[in-house]
Amino acid sequence: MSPYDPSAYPPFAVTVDLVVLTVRRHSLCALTVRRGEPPFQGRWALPGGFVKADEDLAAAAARELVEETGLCVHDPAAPESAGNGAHLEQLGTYGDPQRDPRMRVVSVAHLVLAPDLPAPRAGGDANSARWSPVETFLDQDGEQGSLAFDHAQILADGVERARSKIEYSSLATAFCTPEFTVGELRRVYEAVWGVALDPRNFHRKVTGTPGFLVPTGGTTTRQGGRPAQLFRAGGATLLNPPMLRPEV
Amino acid sequence: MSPYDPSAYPPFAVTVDLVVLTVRRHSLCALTVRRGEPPFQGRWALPGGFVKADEDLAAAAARELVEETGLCVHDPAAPESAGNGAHLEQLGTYGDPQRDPRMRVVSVAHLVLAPDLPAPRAGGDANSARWSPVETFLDQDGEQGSLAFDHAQILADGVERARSKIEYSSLATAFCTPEFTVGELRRVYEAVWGVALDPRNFHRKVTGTPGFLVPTGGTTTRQGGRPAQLFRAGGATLLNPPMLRPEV
DNA sequence: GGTGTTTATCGTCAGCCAGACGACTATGAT
DNA sequence: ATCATAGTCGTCTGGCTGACGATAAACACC
Repeated sequence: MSPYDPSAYPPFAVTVDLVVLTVRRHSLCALTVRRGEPPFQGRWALPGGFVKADEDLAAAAARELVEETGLCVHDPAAPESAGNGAHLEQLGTYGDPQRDPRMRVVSVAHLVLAPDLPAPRAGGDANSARWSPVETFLDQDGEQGSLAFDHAQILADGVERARSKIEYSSLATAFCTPEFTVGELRRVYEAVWGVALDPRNFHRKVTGTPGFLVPTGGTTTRQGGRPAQLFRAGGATLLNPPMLRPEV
Repeated sequence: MSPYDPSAYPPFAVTVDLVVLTVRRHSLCALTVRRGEPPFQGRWALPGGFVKADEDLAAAAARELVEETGLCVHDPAAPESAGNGAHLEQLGTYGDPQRDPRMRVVSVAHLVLAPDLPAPRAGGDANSARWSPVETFLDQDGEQGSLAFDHAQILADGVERARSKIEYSSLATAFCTPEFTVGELRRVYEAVWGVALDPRNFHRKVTGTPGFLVPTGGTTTRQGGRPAQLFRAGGATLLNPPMLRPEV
């Protein structure tokens, strides 16, 4: 590492951006906020903000999440909170010199997976934050409706991360309420992958994987039909063998 | 995103650090450089340096790689160079406020996978850069021989990324010369995972996966024994089903 | 020229697992 | 009572993996 020469290496602004995903009404949705000021004023963007001088990156992401959505992050160091709060992980860092027209900004994107929640709040302005199906931002090549900055790319990367990660980890349970049924978990996979899964094979797979699901003893009929067993997420985090995403 | 208030959000220095991995003499090795100045003067560290004012993150990583090792990066936009040059991808970003005692530094770590090469050069001082087996830095809990800053953690994350990525991608070929045999590829897997693999099952798996290997028609006896067919990396990047890492 | 060593490659067999799908169960709606 | 809905248990088959035997083609050595 070379000596620090401020004239040769001007300082950068560092931000965190959040890809907050949830499953609502059978579809994978992302949280976006409407920008109140230039650049991209009035356009939708990912929530995010500047990292404070003495703040860790993950802490900054967690703080922005609370500020913009009221969501709590699940702390891995506090296992008693398992099932409550959202999953947060670092996604990647975006530092194209032109990505922000105002100045050189390096943004550390984070991925948040949350269960379905009541409408988000954003600084009291309910109209400035909303959930939208991810296809809204992924499908179109045109400018219409696309996100500010390079946020469409960040969102696409976050969605792909989520899609691949539920294959080989138990992370899909982060989209569920603390207690959930096999069917609810299956609908999570179906929404995230955008495919239909065989209920019988799915049931066999998830109940047969040790440590994935822990029965709570209760049952529910909230989905209609025959009552279903309730489960909690088990301790296993890695699925081996993985859940296979069906071929296209 | 909030307005930029320089007093509330002091600027950060942004660096890139490189986890450069190769396979030499049956073991997974990482490139380290000896620090010539404080802090951690005389200690080994990952190669890296400051990102320039108008430089993309990946470009900064590629530049540092050339400067410190002479290695060329394989450009995905130039497929004719396939097989030559190293693979580079972003690994993760490390921004603990205390990670550098001098100032607030956010480091974007990158992972580089390279074929075995002649001894590295580092600014003309051959003694200040070297390959060491990754266990040198991963095994010990004590201070003795450990890397500067949080580089031991970054290296550990890079090694884990490499270990998991060769499971489901054809990235192991990045450790090989442009033309290689099935046995050479198997020894890459064995070195990266630190396990022994059955040569017959491995051969069946890699030659049976469409797009993984393309025979060049030539053969070689450079490993001794019966001549082996030479292959080039095929177009496939994702292996489905993956190579399974043996259980412990 | 044999003989042993090394590495590559082909085959066989059993077990596990996933996809396809039939059958039955337990609830609420009509 | 009947139907629709959703959950759960089984069966069968094909593909893939791990274990391992057998053969092939080079080299080293005597």
